[in-house]
Amino acid sequence: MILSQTAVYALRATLCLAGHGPAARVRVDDIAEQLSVPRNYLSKILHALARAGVLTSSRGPGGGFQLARPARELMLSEVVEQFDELPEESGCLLGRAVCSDRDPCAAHHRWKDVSLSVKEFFRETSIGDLSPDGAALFTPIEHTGTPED
Amino acid sequence: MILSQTAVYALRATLCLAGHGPAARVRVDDIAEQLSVPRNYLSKILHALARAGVLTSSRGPGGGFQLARPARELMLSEVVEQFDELPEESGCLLGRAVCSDRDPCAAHHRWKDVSLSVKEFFRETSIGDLSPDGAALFTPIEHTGTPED
DNA sequence: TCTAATTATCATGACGATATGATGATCTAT
DNA sequence: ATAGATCATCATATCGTCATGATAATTAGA
Repeated sequence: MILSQTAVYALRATLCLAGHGPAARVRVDDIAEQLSVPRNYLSKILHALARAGVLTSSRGPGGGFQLARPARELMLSEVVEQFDELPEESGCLLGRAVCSDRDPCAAHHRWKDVSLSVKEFFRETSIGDLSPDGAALFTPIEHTGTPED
Repeated sequence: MILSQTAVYALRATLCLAGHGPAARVRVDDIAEQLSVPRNYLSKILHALARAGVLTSSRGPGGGFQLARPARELMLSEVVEQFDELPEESGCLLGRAVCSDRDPCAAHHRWKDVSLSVKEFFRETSIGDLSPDGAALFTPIEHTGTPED
């Protein structure tokens, strides 16, 4: 798998939040249940995303997590980079410390374009791009008072 | 990093063998030293490559490892797949068990092409393609009796 | 057959990623 | 202030990867 389990959880949780509408605030317990992900583990992940400015959190009754910005402005790279290292210029397929056009490893020239396309996928794709249907993103769903989902 | 440390060692060792000429037989100790890789660990890796038909091994004096086929016919995927799982059709970015055109995850359509380019890089690039200069690959170097390299 | 060379394999340990359970800190509503 | 809800954090457990050291098995050559 390209991404670590942790990064996958982070992506799915962020997508889950986006799916709840642009200003939805959702509790860790709800996200954990919807994603079938360990609660405390997810809590740590969401906290890291909040520190990174991807989400905001609020405690106490009515609290939870929400997107810090509109889904269309949140890039996958912002989520993933908190946990995994994306392929960088310096990220050599053969593990060399330095690997550049000037000082390339054996694989550098052939690998460069592929590596770049991976990096650009994460940099240029937004959470909004991946949300199941854009509709939910623009429909402010306010069911704060309906415990029966 | 895209590849595990083990897979990187495997690739570098195979490239190292290719660099010694088409029919070179090289000892684990020599490869380990040239690559600055733990000897016993490398031994296990090379053994796995031999089981997989990428290399052949022979024990005793004069023994060592050599490429099972010409470098141009050994694909990177053959080496890497023994240790890492390459992105498959079933390999979902979001970790879903099934993820296809019919039953796609949120990222499937946008991720597909990128994933495919990664897979094809490993499937369509040979060890020979990456050998520093093709010259060595076509120059039958027979220095079986010259211990001084 | 004996010895040295060399790969094959086993037992073990260090470490990080993943995960669980318990407790602390903070917020809202009363 | 108090209580309950909710996120924050800590201590710990588990597992796989990476790595080391010791020993076994096999082979070539004297």
